[in-house]
Amino acid sequence: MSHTTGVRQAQKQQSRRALMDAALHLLEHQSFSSLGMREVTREAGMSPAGFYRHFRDLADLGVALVEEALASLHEMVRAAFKEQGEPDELIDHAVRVIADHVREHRAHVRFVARERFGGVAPVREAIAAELERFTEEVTQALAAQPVSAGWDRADVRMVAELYVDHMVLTAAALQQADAETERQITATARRQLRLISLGRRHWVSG
Amino acid sequence: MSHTTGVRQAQKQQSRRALMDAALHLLEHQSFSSLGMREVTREAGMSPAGFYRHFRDLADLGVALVEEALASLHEMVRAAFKEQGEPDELIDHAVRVIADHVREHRAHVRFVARERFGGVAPVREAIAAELERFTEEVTQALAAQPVSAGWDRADVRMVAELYVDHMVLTAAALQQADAETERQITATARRQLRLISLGRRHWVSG
DNA sequence: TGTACATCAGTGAACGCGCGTTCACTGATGTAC
DNA sequence: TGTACATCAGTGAACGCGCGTTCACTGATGTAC
Repeated sequence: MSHTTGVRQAQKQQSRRALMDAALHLLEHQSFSSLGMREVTREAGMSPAGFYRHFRDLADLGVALVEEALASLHEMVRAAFKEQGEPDELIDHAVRVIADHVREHRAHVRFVARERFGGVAPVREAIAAELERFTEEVTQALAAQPVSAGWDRADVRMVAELYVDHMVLTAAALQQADAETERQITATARRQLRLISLGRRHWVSG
Repeated sequence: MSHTTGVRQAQKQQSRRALMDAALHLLEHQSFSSLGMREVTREAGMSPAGFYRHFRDLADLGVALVEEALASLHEMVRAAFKEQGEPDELIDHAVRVIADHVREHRAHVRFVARERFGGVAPVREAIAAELERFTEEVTQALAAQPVSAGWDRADVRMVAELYVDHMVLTAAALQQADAETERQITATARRQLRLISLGRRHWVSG
């Protein structure tokens, strides 16, 4: 390991990270469209001009943030669905996964919640595209469950959308909650998922 | 009617409207936190300094927009719930009311959807407070329905939250949809509401 | 009805400031021999 | 291993520009008599 090449590349990568982290940190108290690039470079401890070595403009950085944030959310969705067992256990597990995820990736969750319908088109569209990919994945996971036997694909997809929307909204609510509010939100989310689960069991598809 | 007093007051009111309309129009393509007050006065055909005759700052105007937007949403929620009849008819009616509302108040709906988790605290909090009032109202409407007989209040409230969130999310999706997408969204929304309705009928409260 | 004064919505000019972007540069890292 | 040149991430100064806010003002509307 004496022949250390790629030092320059590693340093560049580190600066890029610093810019993205600076933006995430600033986005705690403002939305993406009001972010300034001098503001971001200042927070990252870099000169304004340096920004252009990493991103064409702020929207470009925003899209990079979306990809990162939704990769971690993706992981969460997989974790929430992978368990097997009784419906109520699955639900408890899924809600716990969501709450843990929000605690560990608060900035990412806030960013996605805030910009999903936000004012910057490239960012909004990147989020929509990623959520669409999720919904397809959840649709396939649901289709494989016994309760979906004999269902129209459109009906399975409809349930998947309900679940994904519910997850994102629950995560968005948790993101700005204190400990006591978190308890209330997760308790409500569990009951809502049980009600939806009941609806699935009595649904007649077609 | 020859003695027309209050002309000055009426003109001031008109200017205030012009500022709010200008802001709503600009918010079609950006989010509130990136709005400038010179931008708003320019759009309204007023000099920058004139703004201060009507609002302390932009956040103040934002809160006024929230009150206006949610007053009309409030009206929508009432209309969506006032019908009586078979569940499926109720659902078809409610979805039609939402779609009509979005068509007639697109700018208001977009504003609420965008700023619900947006970056301007006073606006976000004003929206949260209004949605909380809705949810209480819907809770009472649901509690009065036969299907809720014997339910815990917390369970009724949980369903109310599910409905309000679903409504707002459906409205948000419709707000940025073309005619064909609108058809798909309303079709999906109807099915989702039927599934939730099924869940309610089989719920055992307590 | 007419007159003289008060109010106040909206103006236009001025201010200091931070913005995004460009440019020639510096110096550490990488490469060829 | 050592040397000479190439690359390129990050710098610092400069630019023109639009921002939010202030101020003394103008003139239409309102009020008192």
